[in-house]
Amino acid sequence: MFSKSCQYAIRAVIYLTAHGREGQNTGVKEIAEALQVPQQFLAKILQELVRHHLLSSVKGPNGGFFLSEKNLKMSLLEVVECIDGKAVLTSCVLGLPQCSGVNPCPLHHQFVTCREGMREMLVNKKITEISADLLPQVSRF
Amino acid sequence: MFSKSCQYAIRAVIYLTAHGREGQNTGVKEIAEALQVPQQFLAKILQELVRHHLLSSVKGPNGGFFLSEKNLKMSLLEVVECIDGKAVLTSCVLGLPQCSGVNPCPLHHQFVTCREGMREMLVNKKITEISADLLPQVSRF
DNA sequence: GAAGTTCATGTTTTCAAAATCCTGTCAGTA
DNA sequence: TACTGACAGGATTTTGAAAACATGAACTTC
Ligand code: FES
Ligand code: FES
Repeated sequence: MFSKSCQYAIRAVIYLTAHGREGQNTGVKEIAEALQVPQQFLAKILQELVRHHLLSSVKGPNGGFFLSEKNLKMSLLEVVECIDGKAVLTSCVLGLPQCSGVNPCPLHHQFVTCREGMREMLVNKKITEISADLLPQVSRF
Repeated sequence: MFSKSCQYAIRAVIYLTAHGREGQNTGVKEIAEALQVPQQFLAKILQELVRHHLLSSVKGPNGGFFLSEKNLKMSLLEVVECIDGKAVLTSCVLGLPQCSGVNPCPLHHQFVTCREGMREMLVNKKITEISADLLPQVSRF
């Protein structure tokens, strides 16, 4: 469904909503260890999110990543589309070059229902809401 | 979502339900050309389906692949699970090692709904029913 | 302002999926 | 039997995601 990069990105963001202390930055090292994910690889992904203004960072000692007020308003959908591209939620389940109702593949009509449900989930799960859920699970392994 | 191998497999099976002439076998060449898919690679995939008795074949001149009465009763889910493994429809959307309600990730509850919808689709779409749909689209490219 | 910490970025390596190559096997035909 | 057409299957190459490596740039503290 989602690429590994994307899964790492989502888990990292969720981790930050749950464990990001107020006014205190969280380093890649801590996140990577908590999520049991390759640190250098995760760093690349977080940088991508920062470039797209979905995440904030500060350099230097006591630096790290954090979610600004603005960041907290974003949905997971934006994270997914940033890492995996918009196509993940618009492309044909059978890999056909175009996906639309005008020239649908045999599975199209039923598949779009699933896909929209997925989009729904990613949009409704505002980053800020997630911490309300049972959250230690992102770092489960 | 599904691997390329799996997409090819589904499209090939759908193609056979639509274009498989009665009592006449269809060669890999024809299928591969219709689907615009690498022939040798598709051959491998079809062989895998034959090994799992989801598809039938005969060797020699005028040989090829076809769907037996028994094959026609199978669902696309069996095709998917044969190629991509059962895990595709049971694994965690965030890539966590286990997926179940007892220790769910933050997206679990909403995700299982989508996933079950997907399974539903693959089970209900009996191979024999599909040809009723608008079918030339599998070979669109 | 020197040293150390942490994010940023470009390059390289690893690995598995995707694709190709090549030979074997079986069945039909003459 | 010999020949040909098609599937079967092992071995190899290609490709791209995933991961690791190495270096640079910004910031803090002393
Ligand atoms: S055309 Fe295949 S899912 Fe839309
Ligand atoms: S635990 Fe993540 S989807 Fe079930």
